[in-house]
Amino acid sequence: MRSIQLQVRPGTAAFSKGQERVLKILQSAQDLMISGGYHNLTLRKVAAGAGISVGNLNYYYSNKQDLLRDLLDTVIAAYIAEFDNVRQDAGVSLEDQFIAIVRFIIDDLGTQATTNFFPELWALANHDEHAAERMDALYTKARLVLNDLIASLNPALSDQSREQVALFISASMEGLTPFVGYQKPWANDRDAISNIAAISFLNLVRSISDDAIQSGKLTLQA
Amino acid sequence: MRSIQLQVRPGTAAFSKGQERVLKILQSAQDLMISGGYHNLTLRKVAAGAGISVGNLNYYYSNKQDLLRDLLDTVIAAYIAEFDNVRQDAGVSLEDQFIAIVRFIIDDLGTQATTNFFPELWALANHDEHAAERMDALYTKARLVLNDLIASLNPALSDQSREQVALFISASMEGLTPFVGYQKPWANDRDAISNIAAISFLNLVRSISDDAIQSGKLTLQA
DNA sequence: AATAAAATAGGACTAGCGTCCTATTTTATG
DNA sequence: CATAAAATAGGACGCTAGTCCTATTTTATT
Repeated sequence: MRSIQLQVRPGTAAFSKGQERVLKILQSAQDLMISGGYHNLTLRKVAAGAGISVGNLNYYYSNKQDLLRDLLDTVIAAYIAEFDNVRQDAGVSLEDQFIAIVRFIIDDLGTQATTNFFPELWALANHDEHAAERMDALYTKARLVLNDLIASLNPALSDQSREQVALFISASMEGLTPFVGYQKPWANDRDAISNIAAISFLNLVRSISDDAIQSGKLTLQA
Repeated sequence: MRSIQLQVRPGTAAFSKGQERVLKILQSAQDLMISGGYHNLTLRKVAAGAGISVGNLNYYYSNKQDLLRDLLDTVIAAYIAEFDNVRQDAGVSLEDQFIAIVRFIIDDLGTQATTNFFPELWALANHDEHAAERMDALYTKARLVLNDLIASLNPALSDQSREQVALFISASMEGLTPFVGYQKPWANDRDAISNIAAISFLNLVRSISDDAIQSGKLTLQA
């Protein structure tokens, strides 16, 4: 029943009881994924968390794979929606906008949800085609805003170079998750690391060139 | 029977049949982890992969958790051993040594084993204390060599700042795994990304200061 | 060669899993 | 209010998981 939700929203006339149920089911599944990882997510636990029976859960999702897909779609859609917000409440200068986004993302990966959900997603994407596809869609969207700002900050960069730089910056930030994330060893250093990231990325965007990326030669600043 | 292996090696007089068995078991477990993830790793598959019965597997590892721990210990020990090698066959200048390490690590995460194993490790570390502890030991070791080079390249940096910079660089590279890893969407751009990383990290190490990290202020280079 | 220890296979056991079916209750609709 | 549709609970099914036990074979030691 994947077609049920995401179309009609609560408060609408057409909103039936099943719509709420799906939200509760997905919330329960997400909670389990975050608290115990995918290998701890069972349909019986999802049903219990949503306050319904296994038989009823089966009425909404006839198999586990459908539920997993809907879960990934929902969670990822929420993150994508967040990016749209960040883009709006941006500061004045291009630099400020760029820094704001870097800080927003690194702050966000300090939440328990992000810290625990994304490694599961990365692991799933290694063995599940749909997970890989959704993950790609998420990060493609995340890089869009970076790409725009990089283009403005360094107009000389080719499309290819710009996208590679955006990928590097995005991936670098994601990589911080298992280290400065929620209750991780370096969680207390998150702000300092955020500063380092902001400084490093802005320097990179400003000074990088197509030639440097292609040749790999280091342009000394002496 | 965790105390069996890692002490006596093949070829030794005291090497018994069980020593080989443990190696085969761990190899089988590692293969399964890489090809299907942890949620696909079952004791029956491990036994089949090692060419033994489930009962016999149980003789070596009386429960699954012990096997998982031994697997993590073994794989991580192998990666730690690799770092020692990298440090030796280094180039001449400090810059060259630094760049060599960056390139080595990013190259390595293009292998199927690294691409698939590490996201599993990160996910496991979120819910398994022992996995978290081993992971910490691995990356602490990985940062040692970075720390040394950063100290030489930027002697003014405080111990704390230096370790934060090393963490940022290490985590940044790890973050590339789900993107430029084996058969990942940007695998073909790995060399270009490697160039960007090398340039960016070296610039960072050269130009960063304690004050910049603490204040978060961006030192413009104009 | 005799004997003790190590290694192995096979099966049994319970628990939990995903899935499916059916009967019943609740809700919406004419 | 009658009726159809949606929602729900409960249980059953087969399968697979991890674990455990026992008998047997292989290996090492004296």
